[in-house]
Amino acid sequence: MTAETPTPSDFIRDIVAEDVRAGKYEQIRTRFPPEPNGYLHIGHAKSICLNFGIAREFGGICNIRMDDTNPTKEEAEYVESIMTDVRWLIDGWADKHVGGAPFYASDYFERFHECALDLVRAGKAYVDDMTPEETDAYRRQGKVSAYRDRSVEENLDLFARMKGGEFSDGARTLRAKIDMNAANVWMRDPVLYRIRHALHHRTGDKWCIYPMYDWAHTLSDYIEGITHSICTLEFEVHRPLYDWILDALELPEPRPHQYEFARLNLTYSVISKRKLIQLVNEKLVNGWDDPRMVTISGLRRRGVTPSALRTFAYNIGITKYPSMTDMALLEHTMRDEFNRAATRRLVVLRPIKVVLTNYPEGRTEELEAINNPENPNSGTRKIPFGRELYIERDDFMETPPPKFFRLRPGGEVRLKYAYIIKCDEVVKDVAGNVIELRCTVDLDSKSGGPTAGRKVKGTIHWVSAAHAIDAEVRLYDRLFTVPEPDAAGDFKSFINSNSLEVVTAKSEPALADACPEKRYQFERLGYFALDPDSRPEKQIWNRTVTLRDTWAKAQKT
RNA sequence: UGCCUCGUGGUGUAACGGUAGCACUAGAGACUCUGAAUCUCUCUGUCUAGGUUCGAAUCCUAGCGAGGCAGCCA
Repeated sequence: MTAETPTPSDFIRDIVAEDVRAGKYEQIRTRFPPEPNGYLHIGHAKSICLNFGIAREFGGICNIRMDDTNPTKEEAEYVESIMTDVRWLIDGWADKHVGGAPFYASDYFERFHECALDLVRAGKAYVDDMTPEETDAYRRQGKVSAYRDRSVEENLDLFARMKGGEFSDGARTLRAKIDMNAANVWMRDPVLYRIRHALHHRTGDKWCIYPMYDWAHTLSDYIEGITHSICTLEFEVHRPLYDWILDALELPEPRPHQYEFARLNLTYSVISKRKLIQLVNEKLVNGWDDPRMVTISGLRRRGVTPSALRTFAYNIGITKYPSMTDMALLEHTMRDEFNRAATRRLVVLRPIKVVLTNYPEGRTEELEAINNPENPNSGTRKIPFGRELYIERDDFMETPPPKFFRLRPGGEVRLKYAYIIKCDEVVKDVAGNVIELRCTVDLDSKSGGPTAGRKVKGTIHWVSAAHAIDAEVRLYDRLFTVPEPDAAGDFKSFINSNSLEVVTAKSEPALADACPEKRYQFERLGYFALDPDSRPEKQIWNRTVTLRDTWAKAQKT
């Protein structure tokens, strides 16, 4: 579970490497700047792995910074969840490269304000009295505001009164004086400050003017000595403004530079805070950490490991092409890691009883089973065997299709680590449901024994009825029924109503001392992890991912 | 509509003017006391048209297509 990925290579790392080679900066410094207005998702994980990965690979540091410049949307609750998720993802990997306690854009409000005053004094910003609607319309038309040419003194006075709380929300703004005819609309005198009489989660009521993203973000990067400010594609058109701000304030080198990469898209899921929050608020899932969610907390609860997520981030790469990654790649990444690391156990999800008619009543055997065939050091364990067993309902068919290797009337199958059995009789209830199979066991076929050589085509898992432990198992499937739920129409109409199935399973006794840190393979079924709500007296398991199942796949077609 | 960016198999990526490679997926087979894993093999690709060059996925031009931006959100 700790196998690390090789060093990635992509166009951003190429730039960083070149800057390092050229000695452009003393130390590489990146940052991860979430807005605390929601939970982190797998797209953020991509960004975290990029920014912390670069810090790690180039001997630099990466700052965690809450981009908290909009008090009406942000909450302290989110800060906490963000920190939990980031630490979980980077601990033991890049935690040595964290630039200290989390930073907050709001800690720089004073400095942002001073810079704004500098800008006004330099004649590069002005207070505008237009309404939001007017500002909008003028910007579209490239029309100059009537307030654009106010004197520095008047601007200083009005800006001070904005800060002093004299005006209502939206009454005035501070705007950069750039170029109302610029082809890039973000250069058409963008708003730097707006009035918001709102309580901020950290600064309280100290401020009633709040900086806009471009102003705050650029200056935060500069203040923190960020060298490479890496963001997603939608900020590409903001880059000229980013550079303009640094120029306009005549800030000395070294300056940060912005680079953009494509955000992650994943099939059968939605990755946007807006949509994730809808799923939570409309109770279409059970909270932010619902294991079907692609939030980091959801993935964690489902049983995905930080290293698997990092490997996934490595596998998808970094480009500027807005691609659609196949969920199958995430699943493959998990299977690949868990196959090597997971402890094997026998668990029957949907039990059907088997009685071995020729096996002595009251007799119990201890059979030896391998804990992990991929890892010889993991040793063996004992599994109890008796006259009454449970097998998987799917492993018996009364009238099976061709090439069905499991149990059928009159047919034989091997019980893993035990004996070959033959199905003699099918017992049904009045409704015609199969409730019990009466079988005979070939006592010469005991696994590991001298006469175990006889081959049958199928091997199935089982547990001893007398020793089985009941456990709740939550079986998850993809949350959406279509590969691109937000391609057309309402994504919520594509929710998979069968994305969660809860069963009471029968598990072998050795699973009783399972621990939450470990991953388990329930043989022939999938990889499972203990849910945080699990208790020793009643285990709750989450299926992280199924095993590949070519048989099931073949049956569908 | 304007501006910006991006186009390599079904998907995700590599090739930095010199043999289009890797991974996932799909299919076929071998092996198998997990229909898993492992191991073979196979299918499928440089958006189009010009140009530069001994040689172009790569450089240039045009076209086509896709995405992003046009909040007092980030």
